Amino acid sequence: GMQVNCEKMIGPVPGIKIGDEYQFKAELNVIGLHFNMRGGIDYMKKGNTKLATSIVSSEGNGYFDRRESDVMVYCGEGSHKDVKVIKDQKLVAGNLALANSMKRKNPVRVILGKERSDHRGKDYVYDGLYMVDKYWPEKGPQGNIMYKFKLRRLANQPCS
Amino acid sequence: GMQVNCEKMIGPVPGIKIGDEYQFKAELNVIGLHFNMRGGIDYMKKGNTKLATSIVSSEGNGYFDRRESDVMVYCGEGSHKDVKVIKDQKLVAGNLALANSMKRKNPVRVILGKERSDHRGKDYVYDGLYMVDKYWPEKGPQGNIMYKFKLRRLANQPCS
DNA sequence: TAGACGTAGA
DNA sequence: TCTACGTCTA
Repeated sequence: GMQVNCEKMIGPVPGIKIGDEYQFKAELNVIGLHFNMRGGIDYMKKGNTKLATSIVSSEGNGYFDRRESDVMVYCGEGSHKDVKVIKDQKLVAGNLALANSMKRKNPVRVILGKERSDHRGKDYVYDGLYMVDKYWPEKGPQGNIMYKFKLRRLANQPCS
Repeated sequence: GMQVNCEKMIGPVPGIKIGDEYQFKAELNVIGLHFNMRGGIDYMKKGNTKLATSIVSSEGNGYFDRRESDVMVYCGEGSHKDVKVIKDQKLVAGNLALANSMKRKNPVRVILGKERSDHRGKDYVYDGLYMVDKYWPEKGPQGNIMYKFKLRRLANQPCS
């Protein structure tokens, strides 16, 4: 049967394993992996602190995340596309949540979005839990400040 | 069980009745009522002719469709919102398809999008088949040409 | 590439 | 109101 999960949570989502694949951001929403229908970073509030729950690293959006084995450098959100004016990214919202997740040593779910070969939409694959190792601001190609987040994948996670 | 219909067709969709309600445009897509994920007018090609299959009349988009009992005046698509320059609408794409549906006397499915009371998204209600009675260009509030389509609902359609 | 009656959240 | 790693079609 189809799994439905409405509760936003940090850490693994019951029943979801590495390699599980989905067709739409909306599906990620339904199963509870990622509730942000459009944004790449999803987060929740614990008390007064924003903490990241999941990120989507999606191909073909003008971002340039890097991945090598179990390490990923993820570009922060803000001022990149569909935006009238390119501005410096700020440590707010999702970016702040990722920074807080580092401090709190909270894991973050990672979903990889792969553009389909026919260029009609993307496939989204759950890639497991990562820890945020560090983050830093950096000048991007357009000269504006972008936050980078270095994430490291946890070992020994269940696969499909 | 959940109905899934991938085939784009003119006229009624089997199993769908007036009053049936949906939460997302994406659902309209899955059940086969309206395949245009964002656009208000969906159409298909028969030979070399574009013919309308369905329209969504959605509240809160800056359009100003009018409805009185079984008659609706629907605003054509093009150059209304999220657009850099407001231009005259043209009799192409969905607008052309509606015009052709009038000439061919083909029915058009109508879905009404109602903004939810909490302003979180819309509910979409199937309102049955309509015929296109006439269309005309008209100057809109911003001074640009907009096409208007007068549609009339067919009598004696099955309700939920 | 741009345009389309999207959708959620800050 | 605007932003957000959307999704489809022309």
